[in-house]
Amino acid sequence: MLKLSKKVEYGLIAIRHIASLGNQISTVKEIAERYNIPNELLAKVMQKLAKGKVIYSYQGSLGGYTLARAADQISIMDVIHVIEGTQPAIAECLGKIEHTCSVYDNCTIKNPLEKIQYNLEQVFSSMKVSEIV
Amino acid sequence: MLKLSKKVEYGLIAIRHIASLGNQISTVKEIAERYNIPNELLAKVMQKLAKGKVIYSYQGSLGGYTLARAADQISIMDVIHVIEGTQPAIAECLGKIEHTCSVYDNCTIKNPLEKIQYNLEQVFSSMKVSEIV
DNA sequence: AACATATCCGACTGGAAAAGTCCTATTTAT
DNA sequence: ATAAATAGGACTTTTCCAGTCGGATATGTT
Repeated sequence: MLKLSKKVEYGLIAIRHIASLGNQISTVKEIAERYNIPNELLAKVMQKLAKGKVIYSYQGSLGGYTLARAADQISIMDVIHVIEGTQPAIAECLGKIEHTCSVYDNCTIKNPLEKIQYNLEQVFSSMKVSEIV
Repeated sequence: MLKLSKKVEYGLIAIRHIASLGNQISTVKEIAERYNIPNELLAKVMQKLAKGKVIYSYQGSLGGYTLARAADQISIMDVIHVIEGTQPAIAECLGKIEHTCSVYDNCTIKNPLEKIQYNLEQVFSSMKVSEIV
C-alpha cells in the first residue's frame, strides 16, 4: 500500500547514477551490475524514461543514455509519470474519465481523496531527483 | 502504485457515515448496503478500527459502532495505521529493521526516499477525516 | 561485410498481495 | 428461545507487479 514500484525506484537510481558521473553516457549493463538490478527490467525502465524525454538514448555499440536535463530539473513526479504512464492516483476513481468504481455514486470520500491526492502531487512535484537529505 | 487499499477507503467512508449521523450507532449491514460495499469485508475493517480504538463497538442485537472521538480528531494516518497494522512505507527498505532489499547496500536513493516518506506522513497525519474540500 | 554491443519492444510467466467469501462462535435485547 | 448484531479464523479468487524471454534494429569496430 502506497508503495513506489520497483520500476520507479530503479529509474531514480539510474538517473542519480548518470548524474553522479557528470552526465557521461551510461549503459544499462553498467548500471544494472553496479546496483544489482535485473538487466532486462532496468532496460525497459530506461526505454520509458527515454520515450518520456527525461533521458536521451544513443543506439548501437558505444550507445547508452544521458540525462535530457540536469537532475535538479527532474522531479520525482516526472519519473513516476513517465514510467507508470499515468499520474499516481491513490484511488481508481481519481484522474479517470470512466468511473468504474462500484461505490462511486454513493461515495462520500471522493472530495477528501482529491485533497489528499493534491497534497501528494505537491510533494512529488516539488522534490527533484538531485535532492539529498 | 501509491494507491490506498480498499480497506482504508471503506474505513474512511464508514467513519464519515457515522459522523454524518451525529455519531448515532450504525451497523455494518446498514453501511454496506448504503454504499454498496461487501458486507464481510467492511465487517473486518470495522473490527480493526474498533480494536484500534478509533471507533467503539457494541455487541449483540441493537449493536453496532460509534466513533471513539470526533471526526476532526481522526487523521487519515490513524485510519491507515490501524487498518494496515503498519505505517505506510513507500519502499520496503524504510521502517524495517531487516533489510531484505537486494539493492540496499548500493542504494543511492535511500535518503531521498526517506524524505519523501516523511512528507507523505505529514500529509496523512495533518488531514482529518472530517475535512471536506 | 561481418561482428559485437548497444537500445527497442512486445509477449509471457510466476508469485505475492489485495479483495472478497465462507463458516462458526459469541454477545445481547426482546 | 430467538433474532440480530459483532468477532474472527480460514479459505479462495483476482489482480497486479517483478522478472524473463525472444527477436528486431541501430551503430561503431575490424
